[in-house]
Amino acid sequence: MPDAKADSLKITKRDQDYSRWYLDIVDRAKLAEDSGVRGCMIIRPEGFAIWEKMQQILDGMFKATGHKNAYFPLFIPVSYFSKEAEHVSGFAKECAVVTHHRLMTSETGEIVVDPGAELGEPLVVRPTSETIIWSTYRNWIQSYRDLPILINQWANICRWELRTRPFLRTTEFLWQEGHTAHATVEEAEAEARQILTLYQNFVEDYLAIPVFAGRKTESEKFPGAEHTYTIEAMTQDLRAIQVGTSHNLGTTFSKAFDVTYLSAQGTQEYPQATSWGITTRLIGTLIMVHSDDQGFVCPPKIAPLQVIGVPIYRKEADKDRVLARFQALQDEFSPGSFSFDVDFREGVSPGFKFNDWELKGIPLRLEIGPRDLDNQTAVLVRRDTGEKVIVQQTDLSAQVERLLAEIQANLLQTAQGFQQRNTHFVETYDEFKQRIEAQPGFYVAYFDGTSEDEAQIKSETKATGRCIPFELQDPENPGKCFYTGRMTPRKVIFARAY
RNA sequence: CGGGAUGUAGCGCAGCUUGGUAGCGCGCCUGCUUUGGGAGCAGGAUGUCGCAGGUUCAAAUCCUGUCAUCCCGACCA
Repeated sequence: MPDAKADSLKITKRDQDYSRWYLDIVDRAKLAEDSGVRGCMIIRPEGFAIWEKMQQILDGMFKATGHKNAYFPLFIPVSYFSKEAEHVSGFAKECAVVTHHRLMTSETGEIVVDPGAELGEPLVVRPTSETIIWSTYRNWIQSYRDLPILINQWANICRWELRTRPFLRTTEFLWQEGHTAHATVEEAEAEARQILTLYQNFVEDYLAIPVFAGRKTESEKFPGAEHTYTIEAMTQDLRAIQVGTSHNLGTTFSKAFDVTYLSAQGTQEYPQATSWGITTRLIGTLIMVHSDDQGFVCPPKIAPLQVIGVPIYRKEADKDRVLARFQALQDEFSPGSFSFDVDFREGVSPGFKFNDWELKGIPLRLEIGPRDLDNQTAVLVRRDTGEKVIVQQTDLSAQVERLLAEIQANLLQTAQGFQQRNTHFVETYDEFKQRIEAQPGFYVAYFDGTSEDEAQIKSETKATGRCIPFELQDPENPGKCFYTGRMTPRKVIFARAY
């Protein structure tokens, strides 16, 4: 039935159209036709469950490293932005601004904005919270004893981007943003690096997405930061995507908001700042890294549902005993070990259910039919490889756990292999231009050029410097910059990016 | 915001050139038969043809405007 397949299968890596890269876990938000709101997304329960699981794990990691959650206002007075020149110029072009606080009924009976209810000062819907948080830290920080401040907030963000893509760049998105204040440069730097490592561990261990961790080049730095650190992943269409970021902000914001503390030596000092974030873009990255032609493949550790049971029966008598076995299994599996649900739907064939759950990415399928009951066996089917494993029912729980761990490991390994195969070293700019055109991917090169050089490279190749990866740096062995020809120890990954 | 394309049933699309009562597939509802890899047959319901103007006896179809979506840029997590 090729037609049925093409209709229900909303994701395949063969499709050129980007919009095919998301599952039926989102809806395009259809707001008022002439509202001019673009790039909004409704996340369905299936998709949101993944985000909730990410939140739960990350939040545990933040708490374990001494961070606490707080919440700051959505609306930021526009004057706060103007206090830091670089920061405001970085975000000015993508801000939603609230100017009124009341509606009224016009003479023609339409609901319109009440012109008499104009705000004294326009409010910016936060594109990021550095400004409002540092205006608050001014009151929180007096003494070195008040430091460090280690705050995280789970929030929504609005950035009026010129171009949106489902999950990867939506006008509104969910994220967490950490904002810390420290007494010393060293402490702030350690914090920024610690969080980057935390992100890398989370993304690799739980999402099975390999990343390059490193520093951003000057032109890709966060507006207002001293250094920006990043983790960069590779999607199956060979583009780079930044999935996590951590900034050492230095004293940019403490100076802009006039935050000082009294040191132990009795001097007034500016605290050092960091900020860091991870967003719902991770859901899109997960899809674009792990999907195959059957649909989504969810790594077990992040899957809201890990095992789906599909009862197999033909005759009424078989049905009763098969269903009874599945009901018993729901009690037998210990609650903490793995999540398990049974597809008891009637009127749809097992084959339909197989495809349905594969599309949703459930890591492991458990089938039991009359034959299995007679033999005391069960069939486990892996989502990643499609392999069918027949196991004894007495051994079921242990085998499920074993296979879930194997799937998790295999997904990371597969993605690592893919990333390695598509990461190349180039010596000259001509070689780079020719190769990235023929075969996109990550290209590592010695590079010591300026922001202007990077801009020129981008306009010629569409590729940008993604990061200066820690793991590839080797100061003992400098090489010739592929662009300027000067000797440099610095290696940079160039790629086309989302 | 510049270039290109597209808006018709829940989803995917045809119809537009050459104006004349709104179509197909999937899904949905009912019934029977099916069910270890996307079931079959029979019957049924579902539409301001994106929106607003205009031309016309008559507009999904022609014209103008507008909004949104997708692709390619610039911007960005």
